[in-house]
Amino acid sequence: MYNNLDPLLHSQLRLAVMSLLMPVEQAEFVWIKEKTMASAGNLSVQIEKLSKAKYIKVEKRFKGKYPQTICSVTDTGKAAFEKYIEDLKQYINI
Amino acid sequence: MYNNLDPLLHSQLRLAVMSLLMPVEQAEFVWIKEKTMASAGNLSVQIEKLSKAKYIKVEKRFKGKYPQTICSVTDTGKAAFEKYIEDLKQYINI
DNA sequence: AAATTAGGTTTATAATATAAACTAGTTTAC
DNA sequence: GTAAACTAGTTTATATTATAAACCTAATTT
Repeated sequence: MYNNLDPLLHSQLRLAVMSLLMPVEQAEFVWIKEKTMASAGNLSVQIEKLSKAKYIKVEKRFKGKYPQTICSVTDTGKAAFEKYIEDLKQYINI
Repeated sequence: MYNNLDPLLHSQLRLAVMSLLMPVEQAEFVWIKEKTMASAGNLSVQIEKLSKAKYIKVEKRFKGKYPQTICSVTDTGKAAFEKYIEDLKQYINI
């Protein structure tokens, strides 16, 4: 009973990021920022954490002359997200 | 999209406490401690927070010669818990 | 050419969770 | 009968985390 909730996912912003990335192939930093309404700084930190854990893959390109950061969820990330949901179900009965 | 998750409930231990209290009329501190496998100190702090927010009611008695702390969820707490679940659903699709 | 905007990162601070240490009393073993 | 260990917690200190403020580089606008 009450498995530990993956602390990397049990964070409002990181959970929102993963939630946004799950159904898409990839997404831009700016788009994630708009959707989550997070500050760029906060988002940058949280994306770095997800990236270090290999939950997401981060690619840096240029879109015209501007830098662009593209994120996508990895298989590890997908599995962790789904495990998190399963674990959560012990806490809230859905 | 992405409502803020009540920070009082978006905490593993406090969520577990609420989850335990939701279906019962009341519960002892010691029972909650066993079920959650939390340390007494941590549990004491989290119960105090839930209590200050009026999410739970805390009564102190004696059980024989030993002190006993009884907790129960309030209507405010029930509503907050249910709102939290609804908000969560935006993040994870269940 | 100065000010503003785009797209971020780094660093400092505020908030939170957790464990260690403590309180107050009780029971058990010597 | 007293020291050791246990019950049932609380308080305080520390570690972790989240968040925002400040910063950076380059591009664009006025």
